[in-house]
This record gives sequence, structure tokens and C-alpha cells, in this order.
Amino acid sequence: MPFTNQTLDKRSTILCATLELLASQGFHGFSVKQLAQKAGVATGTVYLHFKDREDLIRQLYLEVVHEVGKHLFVDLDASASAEDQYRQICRNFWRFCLINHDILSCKAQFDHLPSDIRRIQSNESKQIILPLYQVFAMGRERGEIKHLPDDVLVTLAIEPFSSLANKQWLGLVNLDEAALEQVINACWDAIAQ
Amino acid sequence: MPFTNQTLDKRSTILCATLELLASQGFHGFSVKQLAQKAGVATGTVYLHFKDREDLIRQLYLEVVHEVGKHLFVDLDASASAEDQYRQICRNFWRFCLINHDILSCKAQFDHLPSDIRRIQSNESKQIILPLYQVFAMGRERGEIKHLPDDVLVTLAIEPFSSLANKQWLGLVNLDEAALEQVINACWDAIAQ
DNA sequence: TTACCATGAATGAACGTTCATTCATGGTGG
DNA sequence: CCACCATGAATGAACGTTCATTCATGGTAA
Repeated sequence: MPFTNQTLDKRSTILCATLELLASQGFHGFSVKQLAQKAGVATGTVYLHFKDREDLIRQLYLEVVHEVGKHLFVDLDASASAEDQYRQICRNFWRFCLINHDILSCKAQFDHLPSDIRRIQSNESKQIILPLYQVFAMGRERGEIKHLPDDVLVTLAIEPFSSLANKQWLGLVNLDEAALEQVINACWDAIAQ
Repeated sequence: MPFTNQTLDKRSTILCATLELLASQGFHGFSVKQLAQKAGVATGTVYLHFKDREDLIRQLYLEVVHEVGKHLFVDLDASASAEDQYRQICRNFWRFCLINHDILSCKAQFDHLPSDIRRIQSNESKQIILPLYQVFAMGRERGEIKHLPDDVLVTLAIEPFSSLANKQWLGLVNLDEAALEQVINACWDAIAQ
């Protein structure tokens, strides 16, 4: 269980500190020396667990993606309608983004890196959100969801929540439960047939 | 006229090279020496026009925001309905994102920096898209647009296009004119009352 | 000649990475 | 039960490199 600061093995401790440092200092302000200090280990220790700086960051990204995936599909009723399943995913994602802002911040930085230097295969994250695509497929088949490519549907129906969670963190918006449901309605309107 | 590689004054030449370098190498891979090489000037010349690295980058961001604003509202008929004006803005934004991918890439990197190190006031970008807020206000008054905060409307109705343009650049989607209109319809559905 | 822009070698700080060394640990022979 | 040793995780000083920034110098237009 990464990303909780209890007694962890060294590897998780280092990954956890990397997450916090990247989320607060950004890619550019991140240094291995600072990381070691934050993690409470020697600089050399980092290199016992990770090949180099790039390996460390790549492995963090994998953890981040898995962490998101782990929370997206909880309490999902596979027999429910596409709309109901989608709405539950939205609530899960929103709650996750609010609680784990560090993860959200890191993921946003990764995802908006120039494609030239982003060595991480996005296949990983595609794999993770497969259940979402199944919900979309079901909705399309039953004529409840517009016939748009999965990538477009994700943009219209999922990404707004991470953007809004970030704005909420910045204090630009403040969505309570009721407002969240309004936004979910709006997003459903966007993809509903 | 920045961002075009014709005979420019030194300042614009440097800003232009900064844009290209940031868009391709990212924040972390960017160095002043490399910039000087790309711009065809000596490293010292950079410091004749900009106080330091941070000043250079901050000024680039201002240029980027202005450039976006300059293209968002062209061919806009102020007497048209909120929906028609919104649709025109979407087309403008989409076309701009496709043509100026470097600017899009830079802006995305800026906008997803951790708030702690992002010294740039977002007041600037708020000011730039004021006409958009007026369209939203009009739509809300006439009961054509949902009663949601401006920031939420921007997320639902504008941001998807930059996200999709980026995906198009990555080859994940490929929207022709007809598909674009479908997406505009979907976004309008999201914000329409 | 003068004023000024442009240059790029020089500088010291900071970077990622390495590696000789330390030391808490657990197994083993007496 | 003790004394001894082998182990390898952890350390952090040191290394070579690269960074942002400076400034004495050279070139050019007026």
C-alpha cells in the first residue's frame, strides 16, 4: 500500500516522497538529493531500489495509474444501466481526485509532458480503464450513448472531473454534493444520445 | 508578430525558440545554452532581453495566453445567439489548437504546474477570455445555458477541445469537419439548459 | 571617436551518480 | 550461551558534468 506514510519498506517510502515532491515542486524543481532528504534516506539508497532518476519517475507513474484505476470502479453494479454505472464512476473519480490531490497533480504533469520525452507507454493506462470502455460500449449498443470514439467520450465525460478537482484545489470553484450531481448531469448530457 | 520564424527582432527570435524548445523538450529538458543555440544567438544575448530564465519563461507564458485570446473570438457576430457564438468560438479554438500545437503544448505544461511554483497570475488569462464569459452570461440570462459557474462551463465546453487536439496530435483520434461538429454538439448538450 | 549591442569563455553552484566504507543482523561452531 | 564471522542494506563524501549567470572583449553603425 503505497502513498500512506506508515511504516513502509524503503521502496515505497521513496516512491511516496517522490510523489509529494513532484506534486509540490514540479518536474523541474525535483532533485534526487532533495528526495533523499524528504524520504529520510541517503542519496545512495535511492539507487539501490531504482536504476536511475528516470526509472524512479517511470515507476512512480505506473503506481499512480494503478492507484487511479483501483478506485475508479469500486461499488460498481455490473447489472445496472450504462448511465447508472457511469454516474458511479464519476462519483468515485471525483472523490478520489479530491482526496489524492498529490496523485492528481503528478498525473497531470506526466500526461501533459511533450510526447517526445514521454517514454511511458499509455497502453498501461488504457488497460486500467478498460471497464469504463465496457460501460461506454454497452451504452452505445443500447442507443443511450452517442456514437463517438472512446477517446472522445473519455474527454467529454471523465476528464472534466480531474480538471474541476484541480480548480477546486486552487479555490476557483467549490462544488458540494448537489453541484457535483449537476456536473454529472451535464457530462451525461454531453455523451447521452 | 511572434511565433513566426521570419526576420524578427532578437527578443521575438528568442521567445520563438523558447516556445519550440519547451514544446519539444519540456520544462525539464530546457536549458539556456540549448535555447541560445536554437535561436542562433550567444547565451549572453538572452540576458540582454530577459532578466533571467524565470523572466523569460514568464514572458513566454504571457505571449502564449495573448496568442490564444487573439484567435478565440475572430469572426464573432455579437448579435448572434449564445449558441451560435459559442459554436464559432469552438471552431476557432479547434483550428488554433491544430495549427499551433507548440503553443498548446506549452500552455498545457504551464497550466498543470504545481500551484506552489506557478508564479504566473491567472488573472491575465481570465482577462483574455472575458468575451467568452459574456457569451455564457447571455446564454444563462436567456435560459439557454445551465446555471453553472463560469469556471465549470469553461471546463465542460472549452477545455475538451484542447484535450482532443492534443489527442489528435498524438494520433489517438482523428476528427474531420463532421466529427468536430458532432463534438461541438456534445459540448453544447453539456452546457445547454 | 563614441556609444552600444552582441559575444562566448569563465565561474561557481547544483546536479545525477558512484563506490569505499560502516554496521546491525542472523547464522554457526564450540 | 557465548564469541565469531559473513552478509548486504545503508550511507554520504566525492566525481565529473551541466547548469544559469556574468563580464571583459570585439565589432559595428553613426
